[in-house]
Amino acid sequence: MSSTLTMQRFKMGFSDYIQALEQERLKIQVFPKELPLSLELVTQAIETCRQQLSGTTTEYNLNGQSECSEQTTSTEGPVLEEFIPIKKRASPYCEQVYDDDDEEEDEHHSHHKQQKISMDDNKNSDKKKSDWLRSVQLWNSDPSSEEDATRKVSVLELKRNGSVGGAFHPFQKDDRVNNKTCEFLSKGQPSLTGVAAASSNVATTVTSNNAGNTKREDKEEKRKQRRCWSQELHKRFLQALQQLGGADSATPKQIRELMNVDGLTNDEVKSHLQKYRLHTRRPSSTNNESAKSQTATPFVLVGNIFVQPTEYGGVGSSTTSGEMTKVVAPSGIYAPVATHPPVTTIKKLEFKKFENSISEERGNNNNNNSEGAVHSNSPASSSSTHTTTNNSRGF
DNA sequence: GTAGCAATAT
DNA sequence: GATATTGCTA
Repeated sequence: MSSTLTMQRFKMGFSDYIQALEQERLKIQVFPKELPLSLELVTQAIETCRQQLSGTTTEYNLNGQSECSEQTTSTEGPVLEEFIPIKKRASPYCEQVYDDDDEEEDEHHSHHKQQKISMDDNKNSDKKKSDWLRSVQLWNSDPSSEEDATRKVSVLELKRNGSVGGAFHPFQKDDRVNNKTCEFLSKGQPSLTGVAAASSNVATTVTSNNAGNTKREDKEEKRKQRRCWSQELHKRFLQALQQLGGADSATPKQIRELMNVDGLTNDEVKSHLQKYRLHTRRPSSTNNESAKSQTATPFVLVGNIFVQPTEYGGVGSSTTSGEMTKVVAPSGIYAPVATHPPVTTIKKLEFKKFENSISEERGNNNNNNSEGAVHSNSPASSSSTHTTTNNSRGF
């Protein structure tokens, strides 16, 4: 949800906000089939707020909010997009992820520490509050953008995406960061809103690049800088896919509209869809036979849990009935949408990828128990981060 | 203008 | 090798 809405909450007061939510729900109820998830989410939001109201009324803060933030934020309202810069320059998180010895400036470290504190142990409530707001965005912006604000962002980029509140964070040119970073970064990392950061980015862009050769500059201007799909964004993508009946029937434009992400282009969605299709089709098409006979039963990722396709497939067969399958996958991972005609299976290789990325997440949670065998993760081990959207319906 | 695929860049 | 962007075609 946009921060403006959050502000509204405070202005309105709780009960007013609940009222507003209920009105919203009424509107949504007009289109129960089109907006099943929204209905669900708004309902949950109302409930949560009511609980807050009755319970910890004195502290209307982000504790309760954070619990439902993902639900409420992920589908309500247009989203200001923010891309994660995966370039090396970019983020302290890169260091965090790869434990790189590549020391950036000290400022990065100090900043990093600060964020890490708020992220890892949610003890500091003040931090928590601010992080909550940050965590709701879809495009992962450069977490270090406060200082990186002075770094290069192509002016062209800003012109292209010049919509208000739609400033993307382009990736830096010189990335040494693996794409996997995106997966990590996408887990609700703290980041700035795109607008402020991006707007301040403009200043030094040209000057810093002028030092370099002009050839490269031209190239940069010609070619759009790479952007990364955050987890939240991908989640939206999947949700949109579901509502549209799967990757096969959905079109980029439809998806884009459903995702309701400000600044997201058709091309980007198209590209993502293409990749998604590649990922989801390849296993089933090429290895359909072998997949069946494989001793290792293919698993699919549902939420943070690997489940058997049968279990998985049973859930999402209805696309618009409101029985939404909660497909949540780390960014870069293409959890098959259940509405695909063949329940997509994951080959060993594919699955290994899933596994690895999950392991990485575990690693960051100091929870390396996913070694080897495929098993469903105990919800307890990964409850807080990105499984929040799964809490409403069990499978 | 849009979607899909392939080539190319990162 | 994976992923995002761009170009081409229908």
